[in-house]
Amino acid sequence: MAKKTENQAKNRHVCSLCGGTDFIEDSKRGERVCTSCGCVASDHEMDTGPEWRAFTAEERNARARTGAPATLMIADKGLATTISWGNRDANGRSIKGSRRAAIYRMRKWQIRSMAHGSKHRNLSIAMNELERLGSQLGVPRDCKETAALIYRKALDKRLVRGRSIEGMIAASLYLSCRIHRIPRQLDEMTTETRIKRKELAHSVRQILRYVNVKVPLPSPNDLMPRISGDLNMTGRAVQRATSIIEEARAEGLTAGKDPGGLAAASLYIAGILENDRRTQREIAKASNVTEVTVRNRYKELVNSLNITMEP
DNA sequence: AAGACGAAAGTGGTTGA
DNA sequence: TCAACAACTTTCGTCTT
Repeated sequence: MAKKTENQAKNRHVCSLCGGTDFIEDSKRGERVCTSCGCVASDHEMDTGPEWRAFTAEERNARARTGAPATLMIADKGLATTISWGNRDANGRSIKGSRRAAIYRMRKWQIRSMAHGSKHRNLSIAMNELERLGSQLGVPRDCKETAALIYRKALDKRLVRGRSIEGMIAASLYLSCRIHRIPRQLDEMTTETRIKRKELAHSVRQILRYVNVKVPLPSPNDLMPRISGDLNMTGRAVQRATSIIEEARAEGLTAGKDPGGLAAASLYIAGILENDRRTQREIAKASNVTEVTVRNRYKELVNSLNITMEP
């Protein structure tokens, strides 16, 4: 802990999720991305406050000149200004001569600068969908922002071609949840969209393969709060379960196993050890696996870690 | 009677030729 | 594209508390 604080003092940019200190900077886009977990670093957020000082309300009002903060979740990042088609100025007077020609040129360039018209359209639809799906699943803002970034990158790599926007958004959001360690499983994405599980899983793999994001493997510990919450288990039991998972990881027992099953089994064991027992059925139901899987994992864990099942 | 256990067959996804 | 494979599920009969 002391070390971490020291680290933070030395280097202002520490990933708030994984504690990593290496970032890829993409100054063109104004992004700083953590190399170990792929999240958009939160301590590099744009400072949306004013750069001037004001001591009275009048001063503040006189100097304020900014709008809403920039965000990745709006197709043009919320920074649009449009030049209207009417040849009249703000007061309704008509504009004449060279001034009029200048405005004509400005309009032309503004439209040309939106040359990626289809991309822009795609993004508007996609960001709408992200907003909808995100709130449906109760995902925090940060996480939606990261999903938006992943989607933009996927779009740049032309991964969206031939796939549905909805599917790619769901995939981006799923990966973003994994980065932010928010337990949302593939199945939850499919219940809120019209996407089939298989298609979604494929999109997820495509993104992992072609887009430069590091996504941590789903860990049983991420699921723990959720499952134990459903079962109203005590903090001690949950802690015990977490440490069992850590031991299992150290022994290499977790590779290739369904994290749900592992979380379930460790909670079952911890429940018995800490006198907060739940039946296999209850645990299985809460963690979306079968009793059989709970049993198998539980047997494995007990045998390999030499746990004696005495309360 | 409810819960735990384990065998056997079936399912969906991954991997490597 | 296909077969082999590992993990997980379903089902069901038996044992334990």
